[in-house]
Amino acid sequence: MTSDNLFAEEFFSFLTGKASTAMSRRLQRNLKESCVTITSEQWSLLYYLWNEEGLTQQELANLTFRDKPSISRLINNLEKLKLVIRVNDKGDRRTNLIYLTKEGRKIKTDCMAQASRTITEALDNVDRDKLKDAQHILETVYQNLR
Amino acid sequence: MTSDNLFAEEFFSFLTGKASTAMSRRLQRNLKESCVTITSEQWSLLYYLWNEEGLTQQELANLTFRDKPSISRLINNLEKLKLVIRVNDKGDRRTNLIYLTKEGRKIKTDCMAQASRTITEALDNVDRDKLKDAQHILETVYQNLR
DNA sequence: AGTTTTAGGTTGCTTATGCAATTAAACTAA
DNA sequence: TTAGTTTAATTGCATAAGCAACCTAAAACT
Repeated sequence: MTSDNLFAEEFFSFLTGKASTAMSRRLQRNLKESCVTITSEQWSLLYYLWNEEGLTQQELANLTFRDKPSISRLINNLEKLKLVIRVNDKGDRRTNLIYLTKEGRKIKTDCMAQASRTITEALDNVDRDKLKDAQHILETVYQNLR
Repeated sequence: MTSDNLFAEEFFSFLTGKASTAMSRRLQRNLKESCVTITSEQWSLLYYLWNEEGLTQQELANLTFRDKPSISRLINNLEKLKLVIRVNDKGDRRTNLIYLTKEGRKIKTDCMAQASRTITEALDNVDRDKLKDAQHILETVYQNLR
């Protein structure tokens, strides 16, 4: 019984990640509505690049908790969309430094606005103090498992 | 400033779902270690079927917050693995009722043990009362957006 | 009954994921 | 300097996801 409750109530909601799936989908929908045709996964890379350009693919992998092949292919698609470019590092020719294009920088404002809207929609009726605790727990779980 | 902190601290950890990604990966790793070769997504369908057989694909879609095509293909793969079977409903020939095979029922014990282990690993150092609040928040976010 | 609408599933297309194996550059050590 | 190891990135393979379009069976309307 305890075991079953444990699954049903404590584990399953986390495992399935329904909340974060719902957030991703809503973000993507909001972006589309504002005519920015990127996926939420692409958004998550751009998010870090808007903060700091010239990151390596390995750094992006660590930041977003994806493996290197995933980043490699995400960058491929972002390059196709002309939003970023790979610049081979002169100092260490194994690494690519990822920079935003003019277009990549330009869409930041729109994207952040839609992200902000998504937050507002998501956090309706959510207690802000408890939210902090929740984030802390998610961070602990992540640290426990990564 | 408030806006940026909002992203960095409140939103981003939710959006990326790093905790749930980490849990899924660990579950899959644990399952593999116990020689059960299913994915965490397949696990999430089986989880409901272990509780109640004869669900329709639409019901599974609602329960797991996936769309119909996703369920259709997950069932395809579970059928290939001989873990479930589709049974066309005599009463309503549009619907398939999904049942476990003997093998599908057999692996329940192992799978639940590995899920239990994954929980234990995930929730190390997590305050149980705050965990309840966190789940409640995730549920609210989900309800806000679905 | 006959037509329209709704509901359950499947297929096509594109994107994203993880793991394993590979290439090529850089570092370490003999 | 060369042999062996580590590191960054890519490629191959299989699974999974969402959206849109489709098909067929059931239900609802007239």
